[in-house]
Amino acid sequence: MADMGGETITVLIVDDHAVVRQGVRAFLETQPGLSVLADVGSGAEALRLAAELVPDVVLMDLVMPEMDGVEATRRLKQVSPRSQVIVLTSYHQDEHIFPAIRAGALSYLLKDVDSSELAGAVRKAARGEAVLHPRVAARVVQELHGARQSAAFNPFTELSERELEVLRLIADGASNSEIAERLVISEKTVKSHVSNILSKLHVLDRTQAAVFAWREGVMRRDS
Amino acid sequence: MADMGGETITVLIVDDHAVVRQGVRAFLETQPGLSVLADVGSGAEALRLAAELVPDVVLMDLVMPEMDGVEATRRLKQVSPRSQVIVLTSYHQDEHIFPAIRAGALSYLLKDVDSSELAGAVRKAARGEAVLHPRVAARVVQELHGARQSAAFNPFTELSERELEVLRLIADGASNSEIAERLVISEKTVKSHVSNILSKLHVLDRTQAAVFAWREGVMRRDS
DNA sequence: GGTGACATCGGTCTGTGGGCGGATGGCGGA
DNA sequence: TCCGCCATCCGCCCACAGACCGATGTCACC
Repeated sequence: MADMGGETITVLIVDDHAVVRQGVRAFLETQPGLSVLADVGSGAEALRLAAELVPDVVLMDLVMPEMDGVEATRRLKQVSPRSQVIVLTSYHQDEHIFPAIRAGALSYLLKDVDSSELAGAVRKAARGEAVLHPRVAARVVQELHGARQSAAFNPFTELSERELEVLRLIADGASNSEIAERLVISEKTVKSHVSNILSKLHVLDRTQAAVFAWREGVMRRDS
Repeated sequence: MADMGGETITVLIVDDHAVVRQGVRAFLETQPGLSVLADVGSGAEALRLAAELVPDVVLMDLVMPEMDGVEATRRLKQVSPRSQVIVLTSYHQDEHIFPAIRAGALSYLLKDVDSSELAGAVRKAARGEAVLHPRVAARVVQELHGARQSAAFNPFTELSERELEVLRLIADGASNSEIAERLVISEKTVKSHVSNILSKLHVLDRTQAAVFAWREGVMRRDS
């Protein structure tokens, strides 16, 4: 919270490869104003330490055995909400980017960033500013593009009228067969719509889609 | 809305058995102040007519071919919210009662009610007052019993602490295996909890449970 | 000491959900 | 005109969800 000016920014490094941890750590320690509290090799350790040390910034790898970075990020934001998470990974596919952001990551860097950028991202993160790797930024913008007014931070992509209709029914607890009955279409078609909705919203199943609809205000308590 | 004093109460009868329809109709027509607009044999017809005629009260059978009464009630309340639905059926099992009430039925009568009670229930319904058959009322009270403060019209039964914990995770979009991981218990145990939650909330699957949690305010948009 | 609610775990089974790979026709913009 | 989005439909397939059966230990309450 109070990292204005001269105060030290504390960092926690999470990566299952020791080489990466040590490399990043060695570099960050040369940076004035940055202090690496610890580097750990698993999400579980990260959670434990984050709860204890409450680092300003967490550098998080995504692909790790046992608990992946997305899950670790989600839970970390629960136990230590004020820690800012920077994803540092080599993947720039949608299936990594969007879940990570939705899990609460602030910034998303690819491992080919040069050192000064990394240090800059850490300092920015401590101030709550996000940094997206250009390639990632491109994807995010592309997703945002085509969305209508997008109050604040809406769905990432626009749903068609029909899809919205299906989403509302999902968010009302309807099964595929019920939706088919109500819309007077085949269940296969419903499944197609549902699949499209899931991928557009970047969620994994209908329950998450329903939650999304409620959280995002598509649904209201009085319907 | 404006059925004070002398105005006529309009009624729609929905039942797949012609005999029942005619019997009920014949009786209601002897009642002063009541006017039967129509009697229909299917949910689909009921929806069409209700949208057109906007009856004050709809007498709804539950068990019907094609669209059952619960589904018909749900959709009827969408197309004609001011119509009050009285369920008139011969079943008093939970699996009929609770879905019907949740679908928007106001009153729930068993077919052994005597005529004067039926007429009374119709008049009460027109004023927005509910009537539950004694046997049904007993079940509902029994369900409500043990519930804590139950602001307004809460869950029908109290969930245990652990179940609430699981419900929150469901309402966050978590799968059984994720829940198991997070709570550090086996997936079998999670399934047990989920099953108990579903039956206590009288819903059919996890998505409906999630919707319930959001609708009922267990979940908030900022978690 | 019994009784019941709760949390934990197990097995088996079935239906549904959802992915993947197609196909069609309509319709509007380049 | 051709292309791409949308809505509709089809089949195959497998993992998950949830029902139903069971069990254990703990704990509070009477």
